[in-house]
Amino acid sequence: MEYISQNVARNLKRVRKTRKMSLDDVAEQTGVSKSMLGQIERGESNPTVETLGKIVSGLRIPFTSLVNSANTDIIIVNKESLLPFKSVEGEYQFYEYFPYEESRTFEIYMMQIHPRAKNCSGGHGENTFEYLTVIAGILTLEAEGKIYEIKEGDSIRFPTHGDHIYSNNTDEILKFVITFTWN
Amino acid sequence: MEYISQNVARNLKRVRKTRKMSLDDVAEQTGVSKSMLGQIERGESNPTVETLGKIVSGLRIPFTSLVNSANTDIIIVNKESLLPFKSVEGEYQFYEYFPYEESRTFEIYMMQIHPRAKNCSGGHGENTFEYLTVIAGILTLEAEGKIYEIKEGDSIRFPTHGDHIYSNNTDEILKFVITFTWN
DNA sequence: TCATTTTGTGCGTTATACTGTATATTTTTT
DNA sequence: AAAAAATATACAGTATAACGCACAAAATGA
Repeated sequence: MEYISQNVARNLKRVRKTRKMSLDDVAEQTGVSKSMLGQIERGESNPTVETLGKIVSGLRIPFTSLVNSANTDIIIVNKESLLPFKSVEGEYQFYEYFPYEESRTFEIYMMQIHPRAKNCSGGHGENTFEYLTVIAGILTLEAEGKIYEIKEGDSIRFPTHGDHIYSNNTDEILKFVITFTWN
Repeated sequence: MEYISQNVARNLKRVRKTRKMSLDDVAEQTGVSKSMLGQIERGESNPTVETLGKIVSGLRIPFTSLVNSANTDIIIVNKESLLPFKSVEGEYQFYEYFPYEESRTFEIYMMQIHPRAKNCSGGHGENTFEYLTVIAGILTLEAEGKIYEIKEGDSIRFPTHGDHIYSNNTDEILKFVITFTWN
């Protein structure tokens, strides 16, 4: 209940308002109950794909217009409201700030590795790259058969067609931002 | 659980298979449980938008590629599996065979009106039209301030910017197919 | 052929999507 | 300002989405 549902909430409310329709009107036209529509607009519900289907079909709008974030919008991502996508307690946490979306050509993540821990990642396919910017600590990166040390404030770009390992060989926490891209 | 979920089912299975991934692989990459993915692929579940979000994001595919019916597909719509969208028992039933979808420029419905019953419809906006083909009975249509009688086998096209009324003034059931279009 | 591993399904539990009805809130009318 | 109407939220009940674990089925290897 935290990312796409909020897009749907804003988008649905926007189309309804610009069309000057009431919740009852939309309920009538889509076959989705008024209460559900209200909850969706308030971001209190995580609708099913069939419900979305009824809405887009009844309102005759493209699916993506509900689901995508209007790209004029300002988007604020709170780390708090963001549960780590991959996480091993006491080892590492991987946060998705701007994960894949069709309209973008890159993705932004944050990784946090605890002292003496590491994380191994498989390849991401041909012509994929990561840009790592270290915010705190020292990152030891193993990629393309070599080992790199990236210090706080530094940044690296490398191809990710092959396996790569992020490790924290220090006694302080390591944090870095990942921009992932392809082609 | 009946239309879009089936698209999702087929589409998800197709991408997974072409990528030669197991359910475990997809679960790992998306953060959606293996059992859920299995149910989705078997068309046994009606996933929420957040779950879909995790899938499209993890697999890096466009939202629409899950949701749309591959337009090479043959689509069979069973009346049985299709609960009437609008229905008043003993009066009329309105079935959505091919409702709005972005990739199409028309929609196809079927309407069934019981003896001596009628159905009133508001306007659908500028430059919208209906093509009605009567399959059984006699349709009495009121539109644009005039009254038309359409007999079994006949067809009519008329603009639907204004109110219109379908009535069955006979003692037999009335059935007709509606093709709705715009512009 | 039988073990071993890999991949998919079934099952019980919990959280919540969705509905209909009732209540609250806002807007409009008199 | 009060009454009436229109619109949005609250609530309670039911169905089911989503998960983790255990089992089954299929594929692989010895």
